[in-house]
Amino acid sequence: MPELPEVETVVRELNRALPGRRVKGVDVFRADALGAVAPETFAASMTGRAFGAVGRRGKFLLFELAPGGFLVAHLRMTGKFILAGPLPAPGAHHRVWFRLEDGQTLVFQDMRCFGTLAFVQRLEESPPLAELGVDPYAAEFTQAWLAAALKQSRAPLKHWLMDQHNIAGLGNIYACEVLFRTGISPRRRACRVTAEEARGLHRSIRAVLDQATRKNGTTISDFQRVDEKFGEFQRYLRVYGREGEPCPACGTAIRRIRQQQRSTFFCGTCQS
DNA sequence: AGCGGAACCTGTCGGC
DNA sequence: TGCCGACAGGTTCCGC
Repeated sequence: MPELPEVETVVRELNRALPGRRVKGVDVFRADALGAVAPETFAASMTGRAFGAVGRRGKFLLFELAPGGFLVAHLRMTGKFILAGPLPAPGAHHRVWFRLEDGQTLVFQDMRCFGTLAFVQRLEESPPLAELGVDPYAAEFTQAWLAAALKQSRAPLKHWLMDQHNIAGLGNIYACEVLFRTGISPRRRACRVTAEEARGLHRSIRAVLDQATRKNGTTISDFQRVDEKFGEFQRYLRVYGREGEPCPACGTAIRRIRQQQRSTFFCGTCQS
């Protein structure tokens, strides 16, 4: 489901509601998200801790806890956090309830059970975080860094953009949109991007993510915000999901191809 | 290093 | 109506 703008939207909403609330108990209805960790172990780690600031690194949600520790969550395709009342109606896809002392319940729901939840004492203990590339909003994400990093890889540019070891946060939708706005083919090898194109790519990445975040992300089928409202960026998508429709710039029919088992949407005329 | 394929799991949609 | 395959915003692992 979510890429950086959707995760950022969830982070902002959780930050408005969650800090200061203490976990009274944890109910695990389905433990897939916990990996090899036993539900009782996870519940014991979380119970009695209070939520602090909520942050984000790439597509990972980081919940600061007091006294000490972090909840590290990844929503993958269909994970959601919903803040509900004291006795939520049990949903078919509810996986974990964090019952809070003030009577509210933080619900983690996940239809496809790909999402992950982990308690760690220190963020350095989380292997997936250590592997992440640069966040597009980090200071290190500069035009110069991008131009140099692209030179190192012969992978198709769209694949490179989606690889979280390079840049952490772009997924299928925004990779397609960024490439369209930069006028580069998704099939171009990363190392064949010129320095000038890299500058344009850098601008487009920031611009697309900024705009999508302002619109609270993209809801195609099932992204939902904490308050169960939807994102609005789907109205601004120029190529994603628009196979056969005219390119907004030149009118050529938008094409769809498969790359790395994923659909790529692009304009064969505007992008080369 | 790159790439195809399969896997994790569930739901929806379109075609026959 | 029903079955079947394709597809879905993500990530990882395996083999060539």
